[in-house]
Formats: sequence, structure tokens, C-alpha cells
Amino acid sequence: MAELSNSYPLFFILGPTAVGKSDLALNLALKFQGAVVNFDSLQFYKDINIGTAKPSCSERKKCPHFLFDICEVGTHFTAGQFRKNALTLIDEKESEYPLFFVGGSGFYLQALEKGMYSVKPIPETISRKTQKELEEFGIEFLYKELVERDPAYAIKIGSKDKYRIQRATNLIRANNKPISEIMNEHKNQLAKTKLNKEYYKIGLFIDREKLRQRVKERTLKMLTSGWIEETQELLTLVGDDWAPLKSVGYKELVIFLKNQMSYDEMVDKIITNTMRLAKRQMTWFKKEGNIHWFDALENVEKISDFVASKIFKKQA
RNA sequence: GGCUCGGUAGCUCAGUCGGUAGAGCAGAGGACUGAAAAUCCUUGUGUCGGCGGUUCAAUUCCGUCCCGAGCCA
Repeated sequence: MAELSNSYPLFFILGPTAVGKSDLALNLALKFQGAVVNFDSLQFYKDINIGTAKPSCSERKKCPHFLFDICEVGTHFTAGQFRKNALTLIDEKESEYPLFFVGGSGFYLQALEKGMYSVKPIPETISRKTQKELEEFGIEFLYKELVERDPAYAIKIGSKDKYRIQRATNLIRANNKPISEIMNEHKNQLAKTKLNKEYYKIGLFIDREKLRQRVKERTLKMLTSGWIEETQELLTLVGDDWAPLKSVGYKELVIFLKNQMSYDEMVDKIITNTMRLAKRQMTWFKKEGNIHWFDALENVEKISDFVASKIFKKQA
């Protein structure tokens, strides 16, 4: 697994939202004099802090933190870009100190672990055409073409998955081959793109009712800590079309701020949707085999012993 | 106290001209390759408020009681 004998292993701390990943990462980084690296899809962006539970400035001063606040408000960041940034960072820092990656998105982790198929960027003429067709003729129109050009993938994603149908249409039009073929080619080259480092995935799990309680408390706390004002500022600055403002919490706050939902209803919706997010995150992680799971309520000692054993083994 | 309208899934309600019932939401499970905190898929048995009566058969009709809302005293 390892290539450079003088580098530290990498650690990935994952689990559902509100389970305590950030705290754990900070603790471990301090204890092992390492650094915290973000792989949360929203914490890459500046000025979207409270609702994303981003570590505070004072927390971030305690040890090196990377890949936080690297994107401007209104821009778009992707899993592919994350992969590039993360690989560069690993090369630069892995021999200096252990890196503790933290995040809840399996998709971003997968991008780094397995790589992504390489395709040409979608020309704007194509993406604009697809967008226009979607608006004019509806999703059925795009799906019909997808069924013709890549029936296997069309069946797999179904006729209502707007997001994937649009993406697949763009990909197929730009590369002039089925997305299934692109995926298969990538699968065959997995050995070349997979993360060729020593790394360990640490998963935090928690009883669902206990998580619900945490989510509830955290949501109310965020709301009294300036979350509403933060959302209003972002909304004024970039409008409601920015992807991060469509994420859990911000989405509901935007509706509330437009006076289309009561405060109480908004709070309920945020809690519900946060729990659903947590569920989706767990569904993803459950299917991954090589995660070392720990009870989130257990003493951190157990996890830090695990980390120590890996770092110590490495240096011995 | 009288009258009226309600009481059906965790919640909001639909329905059965008498043959033991179904939507939305919630909940649960799943998928996932450049917006992923996104985008989708699957999943509905509950003394049909209690007790009696009529009936081959009552959640449905009748009586009565309990609970809630409204109106009148």
C-alpha cells in the first residue's frame, strides 16, 4: 500500500452529520501534531459557516487546517477539483505530519480514493443547448435520447432523475459515446487512479434517536447564533440559485426569509431534512467495507489508540 | 344543559350506497463518478373512539356513552 516509507498514513474521519466528526478530527490532530483537512462539500466555500458547522477561527488556529474557505461565494467546486487539491496537499504534507481528513460526503471520498474518469470538459454550447431543451421540452425529451444512446444507463438511473439525465446527456453529447462505456473504461484503469497511499477510514456511528436529539439541539443553537442573518447576507449577495443555498438548512431558511414558511415549520423541516441527510450518508458508508467503526459516544481514547497504533507501526 | 359538526395509519385527511380500508407527509430500506447537504428508487394492518342493537355480515345503519371544536342558552 505505502510507497514512501517516510510518510505518515492518512486518516479519513467520516459519518453522518452532527455525529461529532470535526471535534474528533481536531482532537486527533492536536494529539498527534497533525493537520485537519476538509472534505465536506460545503466547507470549501467562504462565508457559509454557521449552517455548515464549520470549525471556528479560534479552533482553526490550534493546528493547521486545509481546504477550508478555498472557494469564493457564488462559485462552484466539484469532486474532481477536490481530488486534485487533495492529492497535491498529500504530496506536500504527508511526510511532515499526519493528515486527518474530515467530511460526510462519500462521493468526495470516493473521488479521492478511486479517482474519476477523465473526460473533456463539457463545451458551453452543449450544456446550454441541453439546459434549453430541458426547459422547453421537459425531462422526458432528454430521457428519450438517453434511452436511445445508452439504454443500460437510462434504465439504471430511471426517467425522473433530472440531475443525472442532464449530466449524462451532456457527457454523451460532448464525448460522443455512452456513459456506460466511459465508466467501464475507467473501471479497467482503476489501478492507475486509485489512491496509492496507506490510509485508514474511521467511521463514527450513533443511535438514530440520539442523533435526532443532537440535530435538534444543534439546529436551535445555530438559529440563535446568526444563521438567519448569514443566510440573508448570502441570499442578497448571490441570490437563491447558488448550490450551497439549496442544501439542507439554507434551503429552508431561504423559503422562510421569503415569507413562504413559518418559523416553526422551518425548524421542523430543517431537523427532518438533516435526519434524512444523515440517513443517506449512512447508506453510502454502510456499503463500504474498509471502515473502522467507533461509537460516537465512546471515549476518544479508543480511537486515538487505533490511530497511534498505525502511526507507531509506521515509524517503528 | 340543548343543537351542529368531527373522532379512520405517528400526523393531516379521503373512503366504504353494509362484504374488516388508502393518499400525502413522517418513519424505514436502497441507489449514487465533476451541483452529492444534490438527485432519485422501494415500502402503508390500523381494536376505522367505547359499548350495545339490527343484519348472514357493521368501520359504514340505529341507540347510547366518552372525547374535541363551534353555535345557542
